[in-house]
Amino acid sequence: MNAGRTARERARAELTEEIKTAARQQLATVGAEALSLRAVSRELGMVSSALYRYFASRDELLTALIIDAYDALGTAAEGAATGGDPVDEWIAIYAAVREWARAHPQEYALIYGSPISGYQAPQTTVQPASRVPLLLLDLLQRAHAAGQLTPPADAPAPTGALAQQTEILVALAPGLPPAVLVRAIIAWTQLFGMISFELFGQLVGSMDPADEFFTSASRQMAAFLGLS
Amino acid sequence: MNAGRTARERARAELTEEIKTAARQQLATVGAEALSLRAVSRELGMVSSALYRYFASRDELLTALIIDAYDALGTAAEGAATGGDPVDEWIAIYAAVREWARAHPQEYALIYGSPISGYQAPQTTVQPASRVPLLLLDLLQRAHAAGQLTPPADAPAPTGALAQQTEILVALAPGLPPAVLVRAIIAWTQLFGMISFELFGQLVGSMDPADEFFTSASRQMAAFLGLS
DNA sequence: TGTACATCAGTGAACGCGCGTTCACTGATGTAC
DNA sequence: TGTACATCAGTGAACGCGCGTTCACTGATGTAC
Repeated sequence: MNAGRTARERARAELTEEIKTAARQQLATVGAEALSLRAVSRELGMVSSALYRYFASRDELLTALIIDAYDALGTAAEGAATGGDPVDEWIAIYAAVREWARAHPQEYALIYGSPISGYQAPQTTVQPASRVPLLLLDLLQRAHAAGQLTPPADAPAPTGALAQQTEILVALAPGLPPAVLVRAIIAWTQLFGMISFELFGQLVGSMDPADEFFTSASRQMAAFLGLS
Repeated sequence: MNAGRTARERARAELTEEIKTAARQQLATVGAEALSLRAVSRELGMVSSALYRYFASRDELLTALIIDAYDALGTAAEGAATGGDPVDEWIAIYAAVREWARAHPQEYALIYGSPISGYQAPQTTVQPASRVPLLLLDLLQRAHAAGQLTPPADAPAPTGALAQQTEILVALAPGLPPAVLVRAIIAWTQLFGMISFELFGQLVGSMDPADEFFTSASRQMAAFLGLS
């Protein structure tokens, strides 16, 4: 396992993880904006300047946390993709995404909440960020191939600029009808809008607690896409 | 207009507005978390302690900004409610909400983005926050009364806890079928999910620019609700 | 296997900033007689 | 209309904090011969 790694390398890898863990705890109590290198170093019993041996700047630490969050969410969602009945699988993925978000609200806010002022996410976050949408596209594609996705009759085929944008998605999920791909993006925005509303308190007074609403919405979105 | 108001009262009202305007500018460049009373006071050429004659604390200033933001959005949305064809009106409201959000991204983030750490929104924000959802419900109710809302056959009637929660909404919009009310909340979360994704950069690489996608989504959501 | 040198982790002090909030105060505005 | 007193806006100093980042340094770990 650790073959070929010197003690120094192992220590470095471990401490990098410890720093991220402490930072995640910080995040959970104080939010991304207020995340402070000095507080993290205090938590670890180090001097603040020592962190600079591991992360070149606060922004770099944030980037690492963002990538980890996308990856954790991606892993959770992929774990729910059972490959069974497409509708059940669709609902299970929704539930897994929601569960992860509820368990890690500040990490969710880090990736799907307001942008952090002064911070620009680098290209390296793009691939981890795409895991959930790609997973959903993959499910749709498999269902379509298995004859378990019938594009609803009232789903309008995109035209003009929208049709062009949809082409990009067709490349990612060949075979899927453009009308379904547009609906997939609608469903995707609905999923995260619903989770954000739940976590950020907008559903208080109507659909909070959101369990049953969430399940109903996932099922209706599956139907909206033509899954059966 | 200013009858009965002393010079002091007028000056007070004006300065309160000036403080909020300066704070909104701050907000636009630096975000809600980093909004600082001292920076606002500097902008106005006052000493920082002077602001405490107008707002008891930073949180109170934030609350004022939040209420103003909800009200500005509410006014923008209500201005788009023409009372004409329900589908057109639905799409126009969506467009007005989006336009306001794009024109005031940081104010949008203030009310629909990540919660501000250490800040708890007071009850006074609830009523302004409800203007857009109430406007949408009102539209649906009017359309229903005019026979221009036909609940889609595949819209499932809510059961169990969801049915109970829907009862609260029936009280706000009597006559609307429960199945439509659940779909209304789905559409509402979709709308704000879509706007957040656009503003926060999640659509980059697929549906950005989002104009055509947005229009298609509003239209499809109108159909989803049974508007015609 | 042992020694000399290079690499690297962590220290502690410092730079140059920022913040919210309190408090005693001055001087202008408003009010009651 | 004029004066005495009360109210209030704004000042400036202070309290007690916080932050990210740099830099010269010590001492431990790793590497080449």
